[in-house]
Amino acid sequence: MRTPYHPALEEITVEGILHALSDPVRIEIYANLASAECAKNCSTFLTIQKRLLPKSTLSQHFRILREAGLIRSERKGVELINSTRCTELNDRFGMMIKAIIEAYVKQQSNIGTASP
Amino acid sequence: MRTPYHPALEEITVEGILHALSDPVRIEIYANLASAECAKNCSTFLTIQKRLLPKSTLSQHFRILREAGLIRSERKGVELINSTRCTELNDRFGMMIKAIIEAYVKQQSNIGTASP
DNA sequence: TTTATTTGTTCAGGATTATGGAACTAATAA
DNA sequence: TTATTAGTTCCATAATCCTGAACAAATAAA
Repeated sequence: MRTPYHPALEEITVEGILHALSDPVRIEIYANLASAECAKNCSTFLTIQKRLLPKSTLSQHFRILREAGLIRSERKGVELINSTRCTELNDRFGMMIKAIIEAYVKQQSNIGTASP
Repeated sequence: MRTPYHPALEEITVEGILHALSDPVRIEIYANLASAECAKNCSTFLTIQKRLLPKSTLSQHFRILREAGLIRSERKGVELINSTRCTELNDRFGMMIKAIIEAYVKQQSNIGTASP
């Protein structure tokens, strides 16, 4: 298990990011990661454990997030420590990612709140 | 050829929008539509003509944009007039779509500008 | 050291989705 | 009518996605 591939900032594209976040599982993972980082002073992690999905599936989802440039995965013992690359990304993509996650969080908080 | 289906605002999701815009052809179409509207005082169109892709493919792309809630298509004679639903969408999704298109336009303007 | 456990990746298949040519529909023009 | 123009639908192929099974790598236990 070698260090996984991370694209350079110049290789990251808007389309790649949108594709990565267009999956319900992946945007949920990314939003959790982002909020965990906010809560924990920017050093955070999230492993594949406590899984509701098969681990091969989750492994693929993490790989797609990583190859889209959204997260960084570093090995620590047997685990992978995942964190967002939001600082770099905000530099390149402005408000985009923040706006996406805000809209997503708002949408999720409104579930079940619809009028009858 | 009946009036195509347009989802209600409540049916539109962040994931659906991201999926629709994660395709290079579709984000290009949407960005063109949005900029045409800006240039033309908010009444605009874009047909499938002058196509670089097969029309069946483009028809599918327009359908996906429409069903994601991003555009509205109205029949005028033999043509479809397409426009963005940005006013409604900004209400619901805040800066998200604007930020995506800004990042995309910036990215496209930087193509070929990379250092050697 | 071995052996077991834990974490994650890779592979292979079946399922799903995307692409685009051909045939079709609908509105207008000749 | 008959043509022309604009899009849609259908279908076969291609590409992608999902996941169980087998695998690899690091640690813990014997």
